[in-house]
Amino acid sequence: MIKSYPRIRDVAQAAGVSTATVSRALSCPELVSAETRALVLKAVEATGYRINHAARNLRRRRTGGIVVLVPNLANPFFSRILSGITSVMAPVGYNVLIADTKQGEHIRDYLHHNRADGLIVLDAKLPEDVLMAGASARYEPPIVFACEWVENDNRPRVVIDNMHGAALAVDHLVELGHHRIGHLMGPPDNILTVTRAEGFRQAMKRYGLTIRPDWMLKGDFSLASGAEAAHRWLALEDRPSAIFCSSDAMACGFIGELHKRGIRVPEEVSVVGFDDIDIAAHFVPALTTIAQPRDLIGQTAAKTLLAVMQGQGGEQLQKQVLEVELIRRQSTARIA
Amino acid sequence: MIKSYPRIRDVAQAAGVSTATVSRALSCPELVSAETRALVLKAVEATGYRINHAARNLRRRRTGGIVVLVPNLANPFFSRILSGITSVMAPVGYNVLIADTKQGEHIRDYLHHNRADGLIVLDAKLPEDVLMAGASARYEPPIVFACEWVENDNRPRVVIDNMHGAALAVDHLVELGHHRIGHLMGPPDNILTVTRAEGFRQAMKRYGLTIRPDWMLKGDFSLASGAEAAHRWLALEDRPSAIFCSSDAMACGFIGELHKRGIRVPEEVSVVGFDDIDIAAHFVPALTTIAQPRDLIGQTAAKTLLAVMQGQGGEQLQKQVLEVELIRRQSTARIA
DNA sequence: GATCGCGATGTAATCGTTTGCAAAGAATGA
DNA sequence: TCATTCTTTGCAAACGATTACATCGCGATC
Repeated sequence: MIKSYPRIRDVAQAAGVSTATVSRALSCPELVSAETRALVLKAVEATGYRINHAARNLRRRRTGGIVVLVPNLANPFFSRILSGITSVMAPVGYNVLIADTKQGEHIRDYLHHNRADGLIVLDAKLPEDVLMAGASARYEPPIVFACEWVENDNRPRVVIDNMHGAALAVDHLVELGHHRIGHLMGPPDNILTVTRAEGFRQAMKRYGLTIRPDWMLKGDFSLASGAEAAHRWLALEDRPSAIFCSSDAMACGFIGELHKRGIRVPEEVSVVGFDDIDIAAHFVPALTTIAQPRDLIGQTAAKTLLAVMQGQGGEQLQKQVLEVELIRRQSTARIA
Repeated sequence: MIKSYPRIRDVAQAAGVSTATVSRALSCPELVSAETRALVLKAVEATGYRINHAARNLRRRRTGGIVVLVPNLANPFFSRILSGITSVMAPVGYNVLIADTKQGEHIRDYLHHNRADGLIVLDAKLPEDVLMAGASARYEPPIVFACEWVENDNRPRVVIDNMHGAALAVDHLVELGHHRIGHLMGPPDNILTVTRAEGFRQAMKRYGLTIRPDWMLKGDFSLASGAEAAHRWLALEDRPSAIFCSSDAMACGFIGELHKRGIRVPEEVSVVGFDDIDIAAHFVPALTTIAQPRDLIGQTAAKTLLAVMQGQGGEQLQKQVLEVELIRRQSTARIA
């Protein structure tokens, strides 16, 4: 903190060239002659020079970082996506800042291009902030939505086919002979909840199956809400033989609670999850689920953001829909 | 990106004062008169001014951010700690950057105070980098270790009492009548593995129980390694009646795999985990485990780093040991 | 009435880099 | 041989804030 470190000027002096040459040798090597470049590199080595990012960013009028807005950092679903994002951003020299929207941060602060060069938004539940009505929208950095999105918004998004995912779940259950199928949903105002529920309804309709309102259970994607839903399931007089959960976390919470009450899965009820989080394959019973390519989502969102930041606002970037897949495991079984 | 946004000069002009006054009004309000302050604030509002962090950081010779080195971002154990860190850092205006050491980043880059004002290291497996032999160590920013640490290193650390945690696990199993107890360990070069295994051995010795080498199973903290260990457990001719796992993830993987092979927990083998990750309470069976205060670890590490960055290198900050707790659930049972 | 101290404000240098512009050679072509 | 182009390099002006220092009133003190 105290000691002064070598600056570009020191390197220039050591190499016997100007600071401009050093700068060029480091950031656009093709602009300087091979020998000069070697000289500079040697001087960098000798002095132990490290670039000062604050100075560079100031001069370049950028921040050198992107911000990822996540609804809940403590949720393992997101950590994998973050991992995918950093794997793309770090190599090209961008810092990745994370902001947990649940911690009630001053999210508006990040929506300014002298704060971040770009944003990846994993929480579409910030309409008034994100849409930025009024003057300050002019200063908004590029935004890419991942997983979630805002309806009637034409900014790029990297999502999965949620309707299709729900359909896969229903297909699978019907194939196993189930007719009485329930759905454990996420928070009502969430776009994923809405889309998956709609996919569920359409698929049920396609098979001519009844959609019973009392079998549409409410949750919020969390483990705890899954456990709570189990109580409501237990209280039903007439129970479905299978349930499609809108998240793996809820599925685990649901199964865990049923187990405590002596109900066995899949013998007494089949359960399908959504996400394929790491624990799913190791849960008891191993969870049948709809797999999302979480790493790929993160990577794709990051690449898309990079493209947009470089001004390539190509249309093919607008709405990228990634594939989901049904993973058959032990939490579903042929109806007795 | 293109449009120029209001600078401090614009605010000064709008308020009819100098830039120095604006700066002071915003960062040390007590230095300007109340009326001037009001004037400035109004001008800020009117112009929509947002501070440029790059410029401020350059001038203040700092970066405005701290870096958290995590061994594996995809591991949910860490996301909760990150969450604790950001909850402390964000309100005081620090950015939190995350670097996944498993992604083989140029970690050295972060060990320079023009890159980060401080570091929280969750992965002590970087000795040669972190210790920074030689010249560049002079430029190293303050470091605080959390969870893991480096032996014979006197930098501050925020850890838990791992030996005691292991002892609690053994106490609990012995209390339930177990004498034949195994231990599923983490990666061999990890300080947590070493400490917990040592705690396990000491506790066993205290009860006069035999420590059988073939019951000391190797793992790496991951779900997959837990599942793999289950195979080795199954292959044993003489099996322990209980096993203490060095992480919840391994415990889940272990139980999940045993379940697939038709072995029941806790009827046929009792399992104790470590960490108390969120899923533990909802696993089947709910996991008996040693709980770590993950949020608190993150918060404490962050506060400690702040203190060190402000030059308060008090001795009471050197080694903070937080409490662990045994959580009794359903994966352990009295021996038949 | 002169001096001092203090609070409030302004002036201007500074943080460390990048980059537009210009100049100096070197190379090319007529 | 001279004009023209191209490469390579240096000079110096930004980028937008903070802050040491100077200034200016103004009331208090002797």
